[in-house]
Amino acid sequence: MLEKTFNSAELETRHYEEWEKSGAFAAHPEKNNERFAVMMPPPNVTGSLHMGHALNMTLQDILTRYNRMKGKDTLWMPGTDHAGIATQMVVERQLDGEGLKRRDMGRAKFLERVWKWKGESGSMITSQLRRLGATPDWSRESFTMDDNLSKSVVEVFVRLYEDGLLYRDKRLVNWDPKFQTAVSDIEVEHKEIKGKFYHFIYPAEDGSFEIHIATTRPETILADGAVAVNPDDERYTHLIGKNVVVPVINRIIPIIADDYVDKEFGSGAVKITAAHDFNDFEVYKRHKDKVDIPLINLFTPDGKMNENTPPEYQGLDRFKAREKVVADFDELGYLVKVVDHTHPVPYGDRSGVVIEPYLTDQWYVDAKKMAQPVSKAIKDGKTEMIPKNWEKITHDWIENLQPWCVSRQLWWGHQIPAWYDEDGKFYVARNEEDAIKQSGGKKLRRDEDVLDTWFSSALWPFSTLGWPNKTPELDKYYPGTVLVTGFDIIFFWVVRMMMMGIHFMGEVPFKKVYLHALVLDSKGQKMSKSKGNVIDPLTLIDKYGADALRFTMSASAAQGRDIRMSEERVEGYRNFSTKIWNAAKFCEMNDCMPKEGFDPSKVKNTLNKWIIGEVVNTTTAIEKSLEAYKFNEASNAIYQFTWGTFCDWYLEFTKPLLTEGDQALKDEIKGTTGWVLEQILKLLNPFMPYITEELFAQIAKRGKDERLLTAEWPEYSASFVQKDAMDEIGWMQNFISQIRSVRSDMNVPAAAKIALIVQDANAATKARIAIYEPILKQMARLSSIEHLSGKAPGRSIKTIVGEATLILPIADLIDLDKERERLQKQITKLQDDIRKTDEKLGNQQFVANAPAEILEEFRNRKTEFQQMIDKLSTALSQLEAA
RNA sequence: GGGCGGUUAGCUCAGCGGUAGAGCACUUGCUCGACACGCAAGGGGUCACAGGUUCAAUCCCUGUACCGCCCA
Repeated sequence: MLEKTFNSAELETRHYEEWEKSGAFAAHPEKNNERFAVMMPPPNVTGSLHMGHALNMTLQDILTRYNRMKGKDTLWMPGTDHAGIATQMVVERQLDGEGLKRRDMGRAKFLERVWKWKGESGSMITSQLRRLGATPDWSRESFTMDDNLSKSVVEVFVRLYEDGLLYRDKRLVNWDPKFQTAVSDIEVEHKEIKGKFYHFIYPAEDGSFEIHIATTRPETILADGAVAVNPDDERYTHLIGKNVVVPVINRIIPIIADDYVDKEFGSGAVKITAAHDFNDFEVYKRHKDKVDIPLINLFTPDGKMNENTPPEYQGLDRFKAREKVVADFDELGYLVKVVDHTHPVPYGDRSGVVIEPYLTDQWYVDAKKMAQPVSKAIKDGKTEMIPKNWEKITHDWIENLQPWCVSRQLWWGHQIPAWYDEDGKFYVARNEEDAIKQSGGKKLRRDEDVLDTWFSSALWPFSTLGWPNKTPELDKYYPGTVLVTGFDIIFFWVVRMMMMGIHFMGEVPFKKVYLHALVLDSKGQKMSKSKGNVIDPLTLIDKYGADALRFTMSASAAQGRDIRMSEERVEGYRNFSTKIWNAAKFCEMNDCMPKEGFDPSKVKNTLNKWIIGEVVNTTTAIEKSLEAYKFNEASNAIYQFTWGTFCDWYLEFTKPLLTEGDQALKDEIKGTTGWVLEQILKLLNPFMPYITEELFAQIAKRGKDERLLTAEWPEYSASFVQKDAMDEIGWMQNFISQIRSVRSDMNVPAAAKIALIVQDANAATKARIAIYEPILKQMARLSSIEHLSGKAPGRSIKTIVGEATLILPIADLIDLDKERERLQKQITKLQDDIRKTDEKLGNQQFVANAPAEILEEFRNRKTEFQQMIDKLSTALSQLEAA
């Protein structure tokens, strides 16, 4: 016997352990059946599960379970990434607490520490994924710094270098002064900041004029190398080629002409600080052959003023230096004004500090070139993005791609396979031995830097399958069926995987990309620790069960819109699990269990035909929705069927028949109910795996190792949907609803059983009433049903179902005024409807142009409305006469 | 400044050329032997605004306003 309520916590751990032990998660490259391959976006190895993961993993698990049930060979490839900056930051913070510094420890010791931390915390996220019920092939779990994956990284680096797609270059990078490393341009967030615009005077070298410039970053003045004006700006044309003096440092710099300068903006003259501004660097490159513009680096790696600044500035923090420059200019009389100015400021997305453009040597991937085939692959439909609007966004982004800076001044990650000799010449090689050979036997020093974490993640679709070796896995599971990920990492990850995949595998890494939205808090804000609005998925699992959380994620995953997470929603779906549990308990109590040998095609009773038809319709809806990645629609379909159709109607229909009906009918109902219940468990299993697995085990004797996890997804014959049955039961639902509605409107006590008189019923309706009398009586709370012969009682309540009028002769209960009002309201509403249809039908254009079936529909509608009005008017006049 | 998305019931959101839907909240009534994490009945919407296309527009087009996000 089922327990009174279900205990999600106990049942979840038990089932998960059994599932995992069963080996059903494993992929079988040796088998010939159709494959379903998904690469899990690897979470940060030392991270913990957040709502974004919960959504992402739930959707993947739904697809995986669904396809597994469909009999496909599923590979859901799990793993974690080493998250260079994030992980190094955590460990450095730990060291901080112990008063230790990474540089004092040395690289080897430090890395030992990080590995130790990885060992301690690395299994947390994967055990949390297990709690969610995720069923990837854990036996293949990978980590981006595993030996074989690291080997892929080296191989890719070397080959890209050999192909001329990876190179070393001195350019401005986005420098993060907190982490003291370069970051790529997409790791920089531009925020609108209310800052100041400082206007300064630069006097002419010969004192004959002065020029005004404005800047938001006065500290960079110390590295100014020129002043630029627009060549068409008549105010300045005569000054081009002359020199001005930068006050405070007294550097003499030229005035140059460049189109980049906007005449209308500020004073029309712009200071050029080539080593600290991306636009200025471009100006420098255009002019460097004609004019000598110095490239001066002002900052130390941690954002303080360096030896290239006047002694009184050296060691000063960059923001303190800003104040000092302004003060110094002011003192010398060269400060014109300071005005409020809102402008974009770049911040490191992980460090949160202001990023500085910084001139350094770094390794770059020619992303623009590598991304061209990506654009083409998307245009050709080799990879389809869902929803489609992301395709255009991706194309636009690829159009404007900059070289991808892949080196990071970190220790945790894949050390760059490049070696330098004493002259600074470098050798890219698969190992030190090769590098030495290339150098002709010189003494070499390895590049200290590591690669961007996304560099190794970009290889994930093939590095995890054994590349560069040729493996059966690579053969079978590349390209993947679908990638499921958040739209926020299209540029970080999706495009880069496609770049690498196309280049090294000659084929896109996945045929489809489903991009889901972000999970926000209930007010629509991004969740963040600093805002304190983070909802922890594990807390929700503890409180409501993993099934409820999963169903919430799935039901909320409408394409193209962010998800506002609220606990009430999860609670609602917990209620849904309870509902299912109780329905199953009811079935058990009434011996409505799955019966061996039950054949839905042999069912005779209309009620049973109807519910079986509804099962088929629901299944079709789920399949269609899942195949279109409309998780919300799939979830709604099974929710509506289970609660709205099966529990609210079918089970209620069968109650009177189970006590009063004949034995053959009882048996058929029991068989059908058990069968439907089992279908529900199967259909719902991908969404709510725990409770369905538990009920599946409890409601029938199962074979050893027989589980929903590996059950077959149901397939039905379309002939199960029978229109006659659907119509007949639809009629009955309407019949019952009408009476219930009238009773409620007229305040008939819920417990009161009342008589029903049916007027004008045709033969078919009479037959139906006869068949369903026990059900109608119980569900509409009727004491008797009789057909009218003779005059209808005046003091009664009437309602219309089809051609028939239902009369409730409850003289003592009736409030005449209220009933009059009710009838009049319905008539008015119908008259309004008729007026609208008349307007349509009276329109010559409409009659001439609308399709015949629409016209037909409107005419039928009008007839129906008119019949209803006639009947209701009769009822009303009888009431008046009474 | 450029691009994208949103604006539908009190709230969160589906729908998307042919009589406006769900969940929650709300109101009313219910210990009819699965379930109060429940049952039944209900109230509530000129589908942001202004034009246009169409026999027909919440849905398509144009513009406006406001709100998000991305890019510069």
